[in-house]
Formats: sequence, C-alpha cells, structure tokens
Amino acid sequence: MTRPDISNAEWQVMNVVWDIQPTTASKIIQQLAKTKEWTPATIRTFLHRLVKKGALTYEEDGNRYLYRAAVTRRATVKLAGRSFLSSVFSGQSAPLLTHFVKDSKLSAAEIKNLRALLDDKEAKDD
Amino acid sequence: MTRPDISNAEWQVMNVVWDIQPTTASKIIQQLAKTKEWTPATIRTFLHRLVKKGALTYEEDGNRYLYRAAVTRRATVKLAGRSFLSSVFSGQSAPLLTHFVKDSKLSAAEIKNLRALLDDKEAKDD
DNA sequence: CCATTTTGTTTACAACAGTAATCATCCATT
DNA sequence: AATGGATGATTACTGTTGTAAACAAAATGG
Repeated sequence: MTRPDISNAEWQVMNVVWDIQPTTASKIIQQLAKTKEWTPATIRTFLHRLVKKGALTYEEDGNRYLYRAAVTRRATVKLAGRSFLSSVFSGQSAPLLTHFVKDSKLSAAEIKNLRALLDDKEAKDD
Repeated sequence: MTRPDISNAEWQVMNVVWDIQPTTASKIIQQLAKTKEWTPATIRTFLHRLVKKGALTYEEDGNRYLYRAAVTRRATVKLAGRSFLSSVFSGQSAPLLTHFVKDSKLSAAEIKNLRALLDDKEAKDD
C-alpha cells in the first residue's frame, strides 16, 4: 500500500481517471488536451508515475492498457485536504472554512446546501 | 515581486514568522522545536530559501537578522487556496466546502459564524 | 508487405524540496 | 588574547516534479 502522494499535475490526471474509468491513455490524453498544454509524452509519464505510486492500476486490453484508480477519490481528497489544512491553516478548520467561503462564488442552492450541512453538524454535535 | 511558491515545510516557517514577526532565527527555531524534529541547520536553510523566494526579508540587528514576512499571510493563503482548489477540486468551491465541513469538527460558535458568513454572501448575491 | 501511427518503456534533465553538515565570522567570556 | 558558542553562508546529496524526447514493439492503412 504505497502512499499516494500525488503532485499537482498528477491530480489533473487522477481527476480524469476518476471521472471516466476504466479508460485508456489516449482517452485521458484527449480529455486533458481540453484544458492543458501537455504533450502526450508528458501525460504518459504521469500515468507511469501514478502506477508506480500505487494510485492507478491497469489491465491489458489488446495492445493498450485500461487504467483505473487504485485509490478512491474520497480517501485521496481527504488526505490531501488534511495536508493542506495542516500546512496552510496550521490544522485549524474554522479559519480554512471562513477563508474559502469568503473567497468563493456560491449559488443560492449551494449556500442552502451548506447551511443544511451545518445544521446537521450542529444537531449531531460532533 | 518573486512569486512565493512556498513548500509545505516552508509554510511552517512562514506561519511562525507571521505570528511573531519581526523575529530572529533562533526564536523561529525555538518555536518550531515545539512541533517539528528539524535541526537548526534545516530551519536556517528554509529561512535562506524563503528570503531568496522573496517571501521573507530581513534587517540586520547586530550580528543577527530580524526577519519579517515580505508577503501577507492573507495574499499567500489566497494563492495557496486557489492552487489547492484547482488541483484537488477542479476549481469547484462548493464540493471543497462540503468536504471540509464534513471532515471538520466545529464548535457551535464556529458554526454560527459560518452561517453568518453564508447569510452575508446570500444577501450580497455575489 | 511496408510505412506510418499508436502505445508503451526508458532515459533525460533542470528546478525544487527535505534534510543536513561544514565552514567562516563575530561576539562574549575566561 | 584565545576559545567556544552563536549566527549566517556555502555546499551536499537524494528524491520529486514538470516537461519531454527517444526508442521499441505492435497494429493498421494502403
């Protein structure tokens, strides 16, 4: 169970895989082409590294690979979130939330949703 | 205006400086000793790098330096937050907030505070 | 069948990051 | 004045990250 310690660039790749897995390198490359300037070679490097890190696995499918995530998005986000919280906010959640609420544009629906979550939290008192 | 691109370890140092600036290397080392296992040499390396990156400045004070932040915590947090948001949540604030609300322990007062912030946001409709 | 394209593997290389040790100074203390 | 600690500067070394090119093998189009 290698700890996935996923870099910024690698997150872009993981996000695509989580969205459309199982999938091939060329599909991933296609997706990323929409938003990034990376050459295919670069993306393939990331794929290799992610496999090596244990964040992706693959299965052979003819002459190509079908990639899938070896770690869940939820768990990986949680780890990255804690690391960020710890570095940037010294582990203090409330300032983090304050910051992001202030720095975000939120729709009425999203705000409502967050309120509901807060209500929930208060009710459970945890 | 060199872009401060502050690493995890360097954030620890910056957080101390923002808290107690202007201050000396040995004070910083003392503070960090409470939570980290770094040798003084390591911390001094970080100080040098942060100066080089333009995140810290110093003023000579006898034979030692008085360090102070050259960038505000607010601005630096904002940059780091956006980078994190972009990598881990593909730029989507609402999921980020949902995640952190769920993954945080919050006091009643903190919850109240966040609600107030949300109300504010809704009122201003931005 | 042969050339081209696709796909995966290996190698490259500079900058940054983590983690220090060593070296040179200067100040303070004996 | 000599020495030992504090302080800053320089050097070091490994691993990671961003960014790819080069190479090899397989498939595909003509």
